[in-house]
Amino acid sequence: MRHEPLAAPTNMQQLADWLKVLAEPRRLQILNLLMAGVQCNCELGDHLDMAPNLISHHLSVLRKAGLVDIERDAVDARWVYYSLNPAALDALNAAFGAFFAPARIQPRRAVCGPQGSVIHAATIRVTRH
Amino acid sequence: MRHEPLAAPTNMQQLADWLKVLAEPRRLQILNLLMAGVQCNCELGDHLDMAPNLISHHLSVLRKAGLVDIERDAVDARWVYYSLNPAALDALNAAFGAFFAPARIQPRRAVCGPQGSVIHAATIRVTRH
DNA sequence: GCTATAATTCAACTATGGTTGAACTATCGC
DNA sequence: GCGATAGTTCAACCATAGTTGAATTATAGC
Repeated sequence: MRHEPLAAPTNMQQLADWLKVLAEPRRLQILNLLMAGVQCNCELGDHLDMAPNLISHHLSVLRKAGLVDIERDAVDARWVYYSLNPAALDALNAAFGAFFAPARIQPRRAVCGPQGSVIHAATIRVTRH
Repeated sequence: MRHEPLAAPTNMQQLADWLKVLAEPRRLQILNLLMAGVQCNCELGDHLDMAPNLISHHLSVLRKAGLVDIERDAVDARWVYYSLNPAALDALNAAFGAFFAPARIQPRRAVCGPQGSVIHAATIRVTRH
């Protein structure tokens, strides 16, 4: 059986990586707080009732994914402020929208199934088994 | 420190559940094929080089998440056709777009940090590095 | 120098969940 | 009935990754 490769969004792998980063409730909560303007480790921990090292870990994951930027306080360098990367957020929205766009849904390709099945000849598209 | 609870999208939990389902490369590939019109277990396995029981498992996860519908062949009930649930896909896009909308990003709330720090009322900005 | 603070890093533990192969169910053709 | 086919379910294995607490780094204040 030979099937030509079906087209996939070029950034599908990156989307998968992003989704893996986002598919974590606490990271979603952190992102939610970052969007609301909360930006230091201590206050994130205060809101989410999490140990600072856990916050640090999840922020590190988000930062490696390029979604979050880091900045130290100019007056007291012990404080670290995290912020969303707007460009990455745009890219994320674009990748997600491109992949899950309803317009991408195509009618069934009757490759499998018995002869003379539910699918009529008029709706069949290319390829043989 | 007292912090009033920050508003979160009402469907945040459902979004988290969906993301957990989507954050799996093989499931993304399956969804990609379903969008392209491939809809039976055997051909999915052919494209992805996966055992049918694995396909079955991942399709089950997608189905429990409401993203995929199931239908048996009218002529030969042994064949099963999977299809995307357009309504669920719309809801997914809506939930994702609502959460990650760039418009939701707010400037930093200077709750933490030293007194008289970098953040002044007049110089608040969306911090970038 | 010393102590306190903000945050990170590290190693160990743990749990969720993907993978595997076999057994099983259901249907079709004979 | 029988055997073949499409797909599912099951139990076991295993790897990834979140969690935990302690140690560590870096900075500020004295």
